[in-house]
Amino acid sequence: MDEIDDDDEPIVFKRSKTASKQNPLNSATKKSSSQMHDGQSGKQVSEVRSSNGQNSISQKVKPVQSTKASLLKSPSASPKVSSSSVKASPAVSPSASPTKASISSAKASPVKSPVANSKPSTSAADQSKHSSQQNTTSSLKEEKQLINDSEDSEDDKPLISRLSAGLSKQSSNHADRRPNTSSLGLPPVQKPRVKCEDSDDEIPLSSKFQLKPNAGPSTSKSHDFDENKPKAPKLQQNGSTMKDNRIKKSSTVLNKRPVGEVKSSSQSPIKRPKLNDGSSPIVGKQVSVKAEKKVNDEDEDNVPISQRMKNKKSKKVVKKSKYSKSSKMLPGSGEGQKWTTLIHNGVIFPPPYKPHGVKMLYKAQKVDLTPEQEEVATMFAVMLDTDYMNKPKFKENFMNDWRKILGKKHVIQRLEDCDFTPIYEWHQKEKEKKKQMSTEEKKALREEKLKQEEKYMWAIVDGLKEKVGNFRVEPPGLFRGRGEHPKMGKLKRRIQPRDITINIGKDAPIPECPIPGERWKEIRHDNTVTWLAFWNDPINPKEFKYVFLAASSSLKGQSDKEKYEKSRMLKDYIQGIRAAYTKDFASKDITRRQIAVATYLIDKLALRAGNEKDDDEADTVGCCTLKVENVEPMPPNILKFDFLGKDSIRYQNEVEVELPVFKAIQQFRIGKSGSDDLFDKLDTSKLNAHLKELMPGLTAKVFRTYNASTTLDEMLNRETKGGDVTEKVVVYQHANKEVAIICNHQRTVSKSHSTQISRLNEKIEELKGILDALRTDLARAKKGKPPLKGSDGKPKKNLNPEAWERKIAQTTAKIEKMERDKETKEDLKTVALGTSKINYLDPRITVAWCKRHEVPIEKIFNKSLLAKFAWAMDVIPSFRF
DNA sequence: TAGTTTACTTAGGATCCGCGGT
DNA sequence: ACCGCGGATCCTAAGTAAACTA
Repeated sequence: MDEIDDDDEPIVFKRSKTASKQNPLNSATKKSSSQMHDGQSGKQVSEVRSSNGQNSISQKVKPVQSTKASLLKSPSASPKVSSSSVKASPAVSPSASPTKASISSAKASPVKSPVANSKPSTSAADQSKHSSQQNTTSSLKEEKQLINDSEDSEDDKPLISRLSAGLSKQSSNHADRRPNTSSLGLPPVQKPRVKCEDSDDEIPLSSKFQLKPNAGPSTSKSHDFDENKPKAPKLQQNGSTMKDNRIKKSSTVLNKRPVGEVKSSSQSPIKRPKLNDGSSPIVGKQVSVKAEKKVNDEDEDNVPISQRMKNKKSKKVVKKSKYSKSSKMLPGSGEGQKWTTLIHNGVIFPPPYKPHGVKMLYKAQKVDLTPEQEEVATMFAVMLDTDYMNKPKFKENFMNDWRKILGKKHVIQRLEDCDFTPIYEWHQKEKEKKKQMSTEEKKALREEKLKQEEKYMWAIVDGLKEKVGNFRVEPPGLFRGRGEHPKMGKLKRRIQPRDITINIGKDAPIPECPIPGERWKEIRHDNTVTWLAFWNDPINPKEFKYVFLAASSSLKGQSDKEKYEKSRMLKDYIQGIRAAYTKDFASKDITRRQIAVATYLIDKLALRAGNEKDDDEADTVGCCTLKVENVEPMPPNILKFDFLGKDSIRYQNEVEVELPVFKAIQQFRIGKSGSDDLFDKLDTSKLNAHLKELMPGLTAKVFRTYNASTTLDEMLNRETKGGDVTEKVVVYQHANKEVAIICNHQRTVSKSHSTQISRLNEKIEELKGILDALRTDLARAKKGKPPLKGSDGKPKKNLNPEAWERKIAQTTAKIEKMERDKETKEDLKTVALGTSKINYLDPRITVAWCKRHEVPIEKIFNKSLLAKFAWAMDVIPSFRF
């Protein structure tokens, strides 16, 4: 077979060139290095990861040759990127190509990816790299025009139009929060952060794509929502019209580097337990997916709802059994039982505080502090360059707790008179020192730490070794609440063994308490829960902090799978549910009407349920807790949302809704003040209780998962056309982004964002200058004149017109690529793609799509996602959510 | 309440990339 | 052409806060 052998291959699902290799799902990875954003470089390939062939069940794919061939480059049409890239290689033959890196890595890593099947596709790497180039080009043309427009100006076109053309749903989101910086009065010291606030920032995510409906051509699609799918078309909101320059299709930016490298696999401490090795994760294999056929009952539309439901129900039942089977296969699980045997070593504590002796100043005088006092002062000093310094609440809470430790009569009385600078600087120096350590020293330290922690990293659950998630007890510090949290700045005291309750199998040895002279608070043997340990949260004593298994464990994987199965079940009920709530928009019963409208919003906008919150928590809302002031009706039928959701992320969106909904909202607002609950007859338990009547296990959050996964599945299937791997990855990212926008997953703009953009602009300008010169030279060459001297005064080689044309094409391509990269960067600066990938997108959609389109799964999932989604790797290629 | 899932930020390692030296 | 180097970027993985739900 392949020379290289599976180990190195990427897990591509592609069919291999050789028939022999079938596709194993997992094969090794490699990533192609290709696509970098900058188009120029071709990076070398990277590594590979091995896979074991064990599970390769999957289907084999049919050989596709065409693809491959094409992949290999297609220079002609496209200008190849920069010369530099060239070296990387287009020329390489596929087979040959495993780069050295890959090879070496391969051997290095014995570990195989969990999933793995091996499929060797040798060329994957090559392909990808080629592809990148190629796709660049190809994509270019498509986008090219767009780009031009956008150029730098902001585009006037609504994002929407750009992006989601097709989607009808839209939601938007966006937030603006951006924290940052400034240091409190204290000297900011070295790093002043830059905040970039450009204008764009302010645009809500949602707006980004929402616009589309209107924007453009729009209208045509307006009906979008009518039907059953509620997704709303969004109106635009542009609130800001700023410029966003985003490209419609994202460019390749994302994948720049190959993901899973070998190295990690082999060396990482984490790797899979040997126990399991070989066998695939438990969960995974068992059930394989049912292929789903989707039932559509579209016809039922005319049937009365009640009946429909019934039908569904029955259907569901059937299904359920199916599902259930899958879900609980774990050995031993019975009623609520989560495990049969559980062995672990407890938790590890942070090292005791080491006093540094650096004196802070109080009214310009050095102050002596006890180690305990100094520890807390240091916690604060270290945060001088954070935005918390601008929050009075933070400082007040800190001072209150610190004062308790200082004692009533301490010299230090007022925070305003404190100068923590010496400690801050000491800390910066320590950081610097650490950074300066040689790589070997760092490595030694790491290994040392690893050695100490190793025993805590694993647990043995029902005989299988599983990774533990958070086995390190949280160290003391100042509470960093998000948003305007009333408790920010409070001291989070050190947790002791006597605070910790351990949960472990009855026959397992009780972990010894790591701190001499201390003992655990309690030992339990509760197999109906999955936690290994917990302690009361020092900030909120009524709450707890738990130690669970890692996401890659089969326990978590199983529940993850169940979550997606439940969401898929919603597909069969959704029409009936929509019809039911639509009917209730006009119900005489106010509660019923509120439930209907709330359900509609959750369904259409993917809002969270919205539990009640206490006064000692940040003031954020979800659907059930929306206030009158958060939803403004704008006739004729637009609702303008503006509120702080989870993590105090702002949600802003203007959505066109069905008239009855609009009217109902107006009516719910009557007689209330802005801060009153919009849905006064509702709370999450009532809502969920109602939902549960519609479908077993249905809760508000299921709609989010459903919406997200459905969107991904539809977009992937609608928008994946031919093209090389890189282009396909772009399609994926585009879909991923759409989901992130729907779910309002945001991130703060990085401090260096604006700098990076301007740097890109400079490069682009530079290239444009070169381009002009090339054009001049071309014109001269055509007339038989020699080229002008370069700006540096050196004469250039006399080339024939064709050669100049080629150079022009190359440069143009480079410019276009950079423009696209810039757009994408701008476009994604406030959008977080990761959250939806980790929590909302059924991995089987991704895996099946990768198999169908021969995209190496590593292009989409990094190492930890591969581990987390091990249960989904053997899905059949035809799987549809 | 207790238990579990979802979320964003950050630390730090991995890469990229230009540059001078060999 | 190859290597080492340092700064800029990219990305993963850790950390833990903040939701949701049984």
